[in-house]
Amino acid sequence: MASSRVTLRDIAEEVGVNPSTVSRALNPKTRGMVTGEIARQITEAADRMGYRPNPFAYSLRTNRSFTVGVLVPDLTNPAFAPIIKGIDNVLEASGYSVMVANTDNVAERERRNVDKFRERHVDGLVIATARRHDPLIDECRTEGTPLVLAVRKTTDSDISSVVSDEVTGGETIMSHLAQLGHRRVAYIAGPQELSTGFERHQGYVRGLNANNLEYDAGLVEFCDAFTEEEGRRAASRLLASGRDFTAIVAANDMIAIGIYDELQTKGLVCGKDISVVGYDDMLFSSKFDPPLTTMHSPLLDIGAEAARILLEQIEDPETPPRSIRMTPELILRKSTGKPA
Amino acid sequence: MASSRVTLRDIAEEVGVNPSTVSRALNPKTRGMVTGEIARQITEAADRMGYRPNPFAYSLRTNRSFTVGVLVPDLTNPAFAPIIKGIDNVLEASGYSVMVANTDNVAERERRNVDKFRERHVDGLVIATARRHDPLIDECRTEGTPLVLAVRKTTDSDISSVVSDEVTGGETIMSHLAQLGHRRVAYIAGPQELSTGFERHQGYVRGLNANNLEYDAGLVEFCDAFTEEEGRRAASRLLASGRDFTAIVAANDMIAIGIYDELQTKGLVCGKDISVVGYDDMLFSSKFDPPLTTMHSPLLDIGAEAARILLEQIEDPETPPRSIRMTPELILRKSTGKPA
DNA sequence: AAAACCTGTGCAAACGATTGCAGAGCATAT
DNA sequence: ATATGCTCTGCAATCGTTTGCACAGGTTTT
Repeated sequence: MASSRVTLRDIAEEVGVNPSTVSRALNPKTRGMVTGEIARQITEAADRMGYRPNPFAYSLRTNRSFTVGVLVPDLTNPAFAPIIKGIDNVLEASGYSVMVANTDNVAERERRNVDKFRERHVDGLVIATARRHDPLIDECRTEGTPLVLAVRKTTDSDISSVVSDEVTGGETIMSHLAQLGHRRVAYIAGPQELSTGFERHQGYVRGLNANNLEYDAGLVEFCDAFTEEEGRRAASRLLASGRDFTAIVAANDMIAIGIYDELQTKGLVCGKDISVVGYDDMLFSSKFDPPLTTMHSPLLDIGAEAARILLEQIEDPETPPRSIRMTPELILRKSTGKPA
Repeated sequence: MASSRVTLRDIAEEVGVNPSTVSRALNPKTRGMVTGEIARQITEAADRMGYRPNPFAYSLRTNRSFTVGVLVPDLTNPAFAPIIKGIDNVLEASGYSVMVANTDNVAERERRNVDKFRERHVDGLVIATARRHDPLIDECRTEGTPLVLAVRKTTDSDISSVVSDEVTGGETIMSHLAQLGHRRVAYIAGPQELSTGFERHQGYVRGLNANNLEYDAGLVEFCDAFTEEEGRRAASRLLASGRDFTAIVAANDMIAIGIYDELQTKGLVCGKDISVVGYDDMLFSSKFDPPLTTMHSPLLDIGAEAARILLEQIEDPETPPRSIRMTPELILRKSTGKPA
């Protein structure tokens, strides 16, 4: 508070030039317009006096905020935190600040936060809350703010996104299981309105075909959310159905945990009586009992890539949308084994 | 982009008054200055035209940004994510935006981000990276920006902070162990330059006294960081020392996980051969093998409380600093039992 | 030698709000 | 009737930048 900030005007007076000259000297893009010696004096005075540009004035004039907004369903969900970290890492290096908002999966909160971000004139948005059909995203798109989806995409292919290759991932899981000798493997799917839920399920189906296993509708249960509780309930329904199967693949690790819970209460031992595989390789999935075999999604990289695409888009708004599919990797642990 | 934003001037023209009148009518604090009917027309026009104040102009004039900066060592650490979430929850409700920065525990990155936040004129800071003696914090304090420490505090009592009651927590743990019959319990301490590390260790010592157990320097090992790897190494040293003990208490859950690792490689079974207790009750600590007995820190609430104090401080900078100590709660699980 | 062109600088107008001050209009007090 | 006060509105300055334009001085072209 004490130190009233130094402004362009102060420097101008110090050096004996007009503020506009100072502005030009300090801006790399316009620096060429001013005589070398004068520019030197100006930059020297600027450091000496501890000049820091006022971001509000800058933004007011230019409409650039060097700020980006990030929307996630849940900050504490270990499947999302790494994404933010990845984003923050690359954006910080480019001088941007990251604003986060937690939406708890409620559409109204998503909308409210997007509005807030827009009001604040963020330079771009990365959104990890997208549904496959998402009116909010459509709006953002037409609105013109640079935008990239992370980890989830919409059916509209004209929006940048970075995800992991869910269907191939799903197929690989099935091949692993088939190779172990499993013939009847159940699937607990995630919400189908999310691309992750939808495509992973697709991967399961393709994986069945690829391994000459037949599809049995009775072996798949759907969850309304990627949560432990939903996973537990779905597993319970599956077990209650009386159908036989030797493995369950979960649409993500949270659901897998729910399956663990249910197996345990039913006295089944996971990895022996029944194999379980997850998806994401989230934090601590190697610490569960038993350690979970799962598909590793490179979440940190996904965040970083998303940030890079966003930067491209911000630098040059004419850049066409770009989408990336990262390839996941199967991590073998103790929750899968030969069928009992 | 298409829709050029509507400004105060636009509304003024529409209604046929001066922009300053519009400003007054729209600001709750000054609304009383303008005739009811005119105010009504103005607000009506404002909604109709979809007026959104320009935050840059506002901030430039008033020096308020409705933005706060949050500094954490690691976004993906389950001990910090909930704090941010707590902060975000209350701040969002008050119209603030939250900027986060990940510092990975490197001092230079902390400083850089604090500088960035200051340049951006955040209205306040919540810092979860503070060391007990922290020059950076001292600076912030004299600087005058409202500031509250979360989860860690400095020795300077004149700064607002919200933490959990670490020493009482430590004592409670010891009583639990003593009650089970443990007489020789080892301690793996966190970094002593962090208040959490320091005070939890203090709690251990007091807990020994309170239960008539004697302090044995050979039974305590120190970690340089609250990490799994450090925990494992400390446990390894402890085991190698040849001393006997029936329980180990860890300065936090991450360290406890490291202890788990080491016990396992040594073929010891946790909860039977040796008891282990953690601290924080971070996400999934109930899913480990065995489920971890640990002290629950109300992290979400800590974040929320920190945000509330910060708001107080922002509203009225004269508000004296306020510190809160939340009380933690022991969660009994399977990693503790009667001594072997 | 006049015309044409650079190059570097200053002037002043934005950007969109807030706010001290002045003054218009009207009511009340003297 | 004049003075005094109060309530409401407008004027204009301000916050700290960026940037189009004008222009001075010098260099090159014809």
